[in-house]
Amino acid sequence: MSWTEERIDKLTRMWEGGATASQIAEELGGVSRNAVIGKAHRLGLKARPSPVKSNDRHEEAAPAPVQAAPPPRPAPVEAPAPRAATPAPRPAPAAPVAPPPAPVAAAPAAPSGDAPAAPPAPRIVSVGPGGFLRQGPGEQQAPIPPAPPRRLVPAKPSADIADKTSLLDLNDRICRWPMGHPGEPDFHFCGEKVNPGFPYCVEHCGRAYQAQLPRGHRRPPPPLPFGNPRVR
DNA sequence: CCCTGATTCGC
DNA sequence: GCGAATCAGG
Repeated sequence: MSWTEERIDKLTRMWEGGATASQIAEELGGVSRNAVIGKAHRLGLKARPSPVKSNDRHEEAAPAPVQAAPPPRPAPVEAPAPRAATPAPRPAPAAPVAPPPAPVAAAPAAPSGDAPAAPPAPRIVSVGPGGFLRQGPGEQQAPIPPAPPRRLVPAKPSADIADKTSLLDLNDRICRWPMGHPGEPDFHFCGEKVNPGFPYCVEHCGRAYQAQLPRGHRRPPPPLPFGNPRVR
């Protein structure tokens, strides 16, 4: 797999949206999590809360906040800890961790007046199939107020099938040959009086039960009860 | 163990 | 430029 324009774009959006490297890799397909991370860094879009970050590992220990000449790293002399019994307290980490708190979509406030508030970047919580970005509860649209109470009326079947035989009308005395397709508004059953001993009327029994004719004398098969396979 | 991101380094 | 291997924290 190569990093095409679209794939890079998707990677960027998802990465900035907060999706994990694994999610991105899975979504893109054909690449590993490492590949995603490596590409993201190569693209320059890193800086995300990392479980391993905030620890000055092999990072040149953050020198003095000012520039000037960063003094060569002093030899990490292990304190000779005279006290044998007392565990020496670890020196406090030089650099306190991340500064800015997450600007959760707080109060948009400031209706108007001065500066048009910059649209706060939506905090994406997860990424769905196709790369669309799901948003967190904070960004969700306000719930739609419930409709005013109404008097409930019994559902009335549409006029089309009002006089048709519905599923509920079936019993062992009426023909249950289906007419139309299930799920369609006018789907119903034959409703004729049944051929005694059979679930269908005489006419539909003739369709349902056909004598096996010798080869070469068979009639073309009748249409299937539900019609031909439907095209979707 | 699983997950995560960061980094390294041979290709 | 790429990504597997590796590291390291949660």
